[in-house]
Amino acid sequence: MPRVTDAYREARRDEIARAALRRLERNGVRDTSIADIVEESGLSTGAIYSHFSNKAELARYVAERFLLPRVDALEAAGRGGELVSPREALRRLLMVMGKEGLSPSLVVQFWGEAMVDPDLRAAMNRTVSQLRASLAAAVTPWAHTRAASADAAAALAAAAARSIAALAQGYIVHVAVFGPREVDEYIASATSVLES
Amino acid sequence: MPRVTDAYREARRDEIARAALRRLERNGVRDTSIADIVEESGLSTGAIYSHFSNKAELARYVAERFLLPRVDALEAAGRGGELVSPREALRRLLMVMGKEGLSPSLVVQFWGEAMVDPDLRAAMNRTVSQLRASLAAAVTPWAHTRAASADAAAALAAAAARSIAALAQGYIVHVAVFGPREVDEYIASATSVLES
DNA sequence: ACCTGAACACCGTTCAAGT
DNA sequence: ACCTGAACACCGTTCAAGT
Repeated sequence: MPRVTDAYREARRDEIARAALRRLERNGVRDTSIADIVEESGLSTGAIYSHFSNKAELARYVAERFLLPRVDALEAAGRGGELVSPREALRRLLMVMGKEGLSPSLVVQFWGEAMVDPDLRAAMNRTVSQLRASLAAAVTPWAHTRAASADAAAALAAAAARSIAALAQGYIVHVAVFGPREVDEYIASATSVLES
Repeated sequence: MPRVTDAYREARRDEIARAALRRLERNGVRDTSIADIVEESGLSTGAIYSHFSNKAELARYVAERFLLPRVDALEAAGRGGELVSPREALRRLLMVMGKEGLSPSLVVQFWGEAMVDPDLRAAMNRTVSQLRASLAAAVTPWAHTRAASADAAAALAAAAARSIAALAQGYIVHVAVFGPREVDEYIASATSVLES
């Protein structure tokens, strides 16, 4: 298949996904129908089904394409040798999630969907794996100050990345369910519980 | 209305809710239809609609009735004067959630639903308020060892309860998305991130 | 008052027919 | 190859009719 066609296909998929995302952000997963996406995109039902095999695959595409916050700056800091502690990495991740990535409400809805959609679950796990890799890179210089060998440092960075992602996940649900909350205040209060 | 009728109605609602819960635990919220609940309960469509005004109200009833883990033992420990630290209260809460209450998967699905269903959201917030009150009671003796006045102790206990509930929420999503994880290991690794 | 189950409006998906 | 939109199976909900 010629290159232009591939590029065209991808552009079309993206166009549909962006139309879907606008409706999803406004009305949520349950209350966004294919008819809504048809209306929002200006295409026909069949056009959408010629680019995605069903609603679940479209949702998965949206999740993969737009869910991950851009943590490039965070990762660059780590690779540049800056000493970023896990706590500081968590703080920066929560800050960047507030500015980029999907709304916490939609993320929680996608998690709910993932509970009954193995493919979506797999897609979200891949996304989180990428995030963990970025976080591990970010805290690696810090890990070297705490570990004797390079192997031990890598293991420590990976474990820290896993927990940072878990705590970030907790923050997202908390904000989605109870409304906005200051990042620093949240971290401080979680710390005081765990240190008690 | 005579007492027996009220009791009968409530028993019927409970019967329907339990049938619904069995299907929900098996197939999830999205894939449990009214027809499934009709089949599971042995009643008719109309019978269900004569006890719940719609599927959302039934879901809300299930959430209110079965979502909250029984934290009585935890609360009793606090009221009995036992010194339970916030960290220990979190540990006990996570342990009891693993044994009682709904599956993490279903809880996450309900949170997702709550994002587009204000009434369900309100019901879940009420449930969490009760949980927080229990947690605050549990850590009150501890709070008194850390605060100068009774008022300061109450405020400290309330703040701790809020954060314990938030961290528990984080644990639930984490387990739902990535599978079972040891409570103590989770707490230890979250602690090491926040202390770094 | 509670219950039945056929009927209705709407949803996701398919597919013969067009370009 | 991509697209159209009417048709189909299924879903949540209603309601005339039964007890």
